[in-house]
Amino acid sequence: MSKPIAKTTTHRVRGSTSGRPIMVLLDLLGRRWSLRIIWELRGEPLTSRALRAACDDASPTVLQARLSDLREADLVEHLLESGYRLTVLGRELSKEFMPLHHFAERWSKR
Amino acid sequence: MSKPIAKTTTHRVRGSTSGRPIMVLLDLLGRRWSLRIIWELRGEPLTSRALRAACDDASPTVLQARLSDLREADLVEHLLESGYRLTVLGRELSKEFMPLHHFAERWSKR
DNA sequence: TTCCGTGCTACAATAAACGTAGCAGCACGC
DNA sequence: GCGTGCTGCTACGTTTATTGTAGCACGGAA
Repeated sequence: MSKPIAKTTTHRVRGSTSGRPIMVLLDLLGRRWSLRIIWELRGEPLTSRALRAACDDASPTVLQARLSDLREADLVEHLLESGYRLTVLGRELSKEFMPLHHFAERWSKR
Repeated sequence: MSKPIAKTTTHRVRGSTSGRPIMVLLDLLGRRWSLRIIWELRGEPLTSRALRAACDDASPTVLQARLSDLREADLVEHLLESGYRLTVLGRELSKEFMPLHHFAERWSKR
């Protein structure tokens, strides 16, 4: 959000002038609550308020902003009936993150 | 940072009142440039300036702060001879992230 | 109608990140 | 000695992101 600023066809690119997918992704996931939201949505869909509760009562402002980012990135979608959930793509990403849980346990015992 | 604020024995915990390792980890990795730094250090060690260049000339202020966080978390270490590199633990974490690269490619083609 | 729960927004305050500049330390060649 | 260039790192003023609290409009049920 500063710097030369680059764009791709579909995304503003903040932390990267290259627009390389991995950089765009790392930038998106590096925004606060992104990882946490994906983590909390790994199971059942959650309503915005349930998600907020799961996310330690984070401010609805950021949460909405992040949900908006993640929806734009096709990682999260909103269902009228049940709330927010991961898309197929989001679920794929979430699978990559599952081992993080085990790593975190090991890491905390360092 | 705000919120009730919790502490574990070794870490301030920002995004979590629980102190559960996964939450602490997600919080750490959710800070700007954390993921990118780990990504850029996946190969050879880099000097602080080389890392900064690799990270799109991010401000040295944040980079130092993040390096400090990551060093405190035993994910990154500093070598007098060659600069910064991932620790054994950091390298383990980095392995978890490698598939992200392939995911990012798929994701960008959505 | 009233009562909830939903998704979402306003707004002022605080904290994080940015960009630029520059420091001290150390090794080199001269 | 003296400059040159590299290292890690910091100061500081500005901009941006995030926070916390409050509250909106909408829809469904009672």
